[in-house]
Amino acid sequence: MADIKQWYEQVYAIVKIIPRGRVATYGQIARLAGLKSPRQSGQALSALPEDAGVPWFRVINSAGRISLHRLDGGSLQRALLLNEGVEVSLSGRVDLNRFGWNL
DNA sequence: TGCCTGACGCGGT
DNA sequence: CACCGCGCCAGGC
Repeated sequence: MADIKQWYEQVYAIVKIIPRGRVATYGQIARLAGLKSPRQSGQALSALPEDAGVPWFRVINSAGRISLHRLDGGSLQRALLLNEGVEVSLSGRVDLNRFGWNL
């Protein structure tokens, strides 16, 4: 844990508290974690090991769309979300008004 | 030290 | 709804 950037842990902590069946945006995570830019959220997750026990699939961009990355073209994330009741269109779109994480 | 890249966000067309 | 451009910041080389 020592070689992991301090704020990465901060991001993971926030992602872990996202309720099951809900999704949060990168910007939202960044804000809650006190980061300077939403980009950092993605950067932290990109360095996240698959078996870290962090529900990274509940994080999407502000447009309510699943972002593509190196470990998954979007199909896996879509399947995981559908599995917990979140409606995701074929193109990877989610209705934030219904599944977004609001407090 | 400097340049390039990336799981972003937002406003405009 | 799709596409485009710009601003933003940390990391890797």
